[in-house]
Amino acid sequence: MAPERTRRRIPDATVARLPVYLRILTEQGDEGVDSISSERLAELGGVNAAKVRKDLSYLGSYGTRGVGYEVAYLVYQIRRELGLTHDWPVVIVGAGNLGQALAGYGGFGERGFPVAGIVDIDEAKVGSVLSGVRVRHIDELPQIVQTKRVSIGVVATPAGAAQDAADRLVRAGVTSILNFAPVVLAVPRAIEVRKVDLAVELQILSYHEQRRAGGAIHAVGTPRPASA
Amino acid sequence: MAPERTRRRIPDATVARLPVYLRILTEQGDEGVDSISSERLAELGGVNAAKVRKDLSYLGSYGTRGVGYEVAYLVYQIRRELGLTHDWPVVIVGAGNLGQALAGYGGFGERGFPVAGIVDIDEAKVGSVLSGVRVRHIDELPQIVQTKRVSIGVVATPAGAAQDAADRLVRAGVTSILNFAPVVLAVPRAIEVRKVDLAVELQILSYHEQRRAGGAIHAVGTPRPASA
DNA sequence: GCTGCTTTGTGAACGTGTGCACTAGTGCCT
DNA sequence: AGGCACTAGTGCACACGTTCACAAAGCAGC
Repeated sequence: MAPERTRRRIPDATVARLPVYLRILTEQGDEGVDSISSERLAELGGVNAAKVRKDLSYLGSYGTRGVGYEVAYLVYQIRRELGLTHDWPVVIVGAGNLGQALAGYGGFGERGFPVAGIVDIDEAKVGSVLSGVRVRHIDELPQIVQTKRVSIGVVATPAGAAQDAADRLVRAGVTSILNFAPVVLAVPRAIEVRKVDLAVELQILSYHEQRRAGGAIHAVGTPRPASA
Repeated sequence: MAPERTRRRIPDATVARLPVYLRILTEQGDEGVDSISSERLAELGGVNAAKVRKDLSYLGSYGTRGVGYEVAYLVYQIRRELGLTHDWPVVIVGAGNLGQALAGYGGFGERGFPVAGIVDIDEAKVGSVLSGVRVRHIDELPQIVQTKRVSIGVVATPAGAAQDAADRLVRAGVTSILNFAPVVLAVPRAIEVRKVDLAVELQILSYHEQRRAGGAIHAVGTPRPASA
């Protein structure tokens, strides 16, 4: 018989929130909560209750009117939708500050993303061990990706090396990339890239701070275009 | 005379892209490029040219038709709008893996966000020096915030300690928070919070990987709600 | 069983963001 | 001086996301 067809496409905004619901539900489950209403879930997630219901409705009708959602069941459904029914090993490129922190950050493995390997181009760094993972040379990337069946790569190199890192990841067979370098990566259309730029986040906060402080306080000294 | 009024509110989506333009423009400026078209800027930023023009138009009419934008001038205007005409010292709470990496990540200081201090609640970590910054005890937070005029705090603690860290930051006088802990922080309305959750990013990638792999391949074994 | 309370699921209105396509300046070349 | 090529700025239509408000559905108590 036909397995459930890949359901209606889920809006990006919803996909981005599902992990949050999942975390809250898991926590609640651990605390012995069996059932939860959209309102409570919304409160814990810092969002609107209607949004929670709409988001969850994209997965199917897994709630019970008058009661709420069964925590364990909902956890299962979200995990399934997100593809978290099995682990996704990741490989980290770049064993600098950030790469080391990521490798050492237990949160990845715990949440289903074990670090299959960490590589660097710098021979000096190869061989050192970070929180149980030995740094290998970047030339071993294809082998790691193949043998460990890695489909997600993390770029944690300096900006200048990021594109090369991405190219190598793609060549090695990775199909998704999480990019921490402050550059726009050029990759084949089929590759999914997400970018996390810490400085950008701070700059957005700066904008709000500046705005709060009263906007453009001093137009004084504004250089004009050095026209001709 | 009246300084320029705080101009029309800039859409969030635009604010989030301005730092990207800024980085590209700065790079181009360093490479000796004087003038740049919206098309070229769009290409380098991986976005649509019309979007670039619309985004920049929120700052004012700083381009020249038929020519493009003067790089240096545009850099200045974006910096001003984002409040980057002066540095914003930040204080990091949590000297674990991530906190250490952030403190050691030169990119912050370079881009106008020098690390004014890093604190931890663990006496054992206090006193050690990370990339030039000495770890201090969290009780010194108010003093650091006051003397260094810090308005941005970074939460880099484990999930369990994050709310306490946020509370302390707010009490110390910080008005913006960048949160790396996987929890929804409760803070007064006036406080601006941005969240970066590495695991969420991976889960979003996982969703796409799973979808690529053919969606719900096995409805087999799906547990049903353990009703009564 | 019926009534009333609760909570989901969703249609519809609204708001925000995106991208096209056109207008209006600007510089350059003849 | 006039025309051409180019590119910023923007009105408009569309797509996407959010929120409200209500009907449908289930449970509990009588």
